[in-house]
Amino acid sequence: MTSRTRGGRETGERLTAFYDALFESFGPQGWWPGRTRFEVIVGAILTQNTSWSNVERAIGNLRAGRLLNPEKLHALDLKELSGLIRPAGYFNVKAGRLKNFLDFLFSKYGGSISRLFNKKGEGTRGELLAVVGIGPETADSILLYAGGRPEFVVDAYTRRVFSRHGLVGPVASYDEVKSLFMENLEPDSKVFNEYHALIVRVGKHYCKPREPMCSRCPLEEFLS
DNA sequence: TGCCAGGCCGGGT
DNA sequence: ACCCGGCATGGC
Repeated sequence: MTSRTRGGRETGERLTAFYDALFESFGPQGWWPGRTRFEVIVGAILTQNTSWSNVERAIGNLRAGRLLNPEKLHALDLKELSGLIRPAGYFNVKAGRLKNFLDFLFSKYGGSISRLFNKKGEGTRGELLAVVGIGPETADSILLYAGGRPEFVVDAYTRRVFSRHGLVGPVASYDEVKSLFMENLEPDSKVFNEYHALIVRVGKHYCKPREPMCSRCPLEEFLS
């Protein structure tokens, strides 16, 4: 198999070694936990600054109402939508954000997720970012996990884990952190998928906000 | 009990 | 170009 690294050899090999150690410890994570691409997109918006267990309840409400498709959700009353997604928190804000995405999907792609992702080129990310309520992490999550595009997803865990290992600064911007991966790994959506999920996994269990360093963490051997 | 969770927006400096 | 308050539920 070909190397997963590119660009600067040092950094690329280090990132690959991290990935291998994490995969060795935890195995494949099976992300994203959604039955359809549309459900993945809904989940990506609902999980903003929110634990996944809360999102599952909200998704469950939508599924119980057979509303987990673009047509039904687009037609749904805003107040009813916010009531159904209440368990996900920020429900008024997120109901509006879901509506914003659906308005965009119907006005530009006739409500078709396939058409959204079939259009090739770089334009899709910019279009998603233009939707009010979709920022860089949500856009990249949608592109990677719903669209299969090789966009590396950066989140709070990514920052914490990799700044503790000195690979990024503690206050680096989203695009700076993303570049670390995009410029040093081959663009492989399968690897990006697992890598992000593994970062979340190790971050949850071994890299907590207050505790200065991880102990018994699979990445402990890489600390200097 | 307080802190954290798979962020983002809008207004202010 | 940053900085900050607001948004809100559920788990530990």
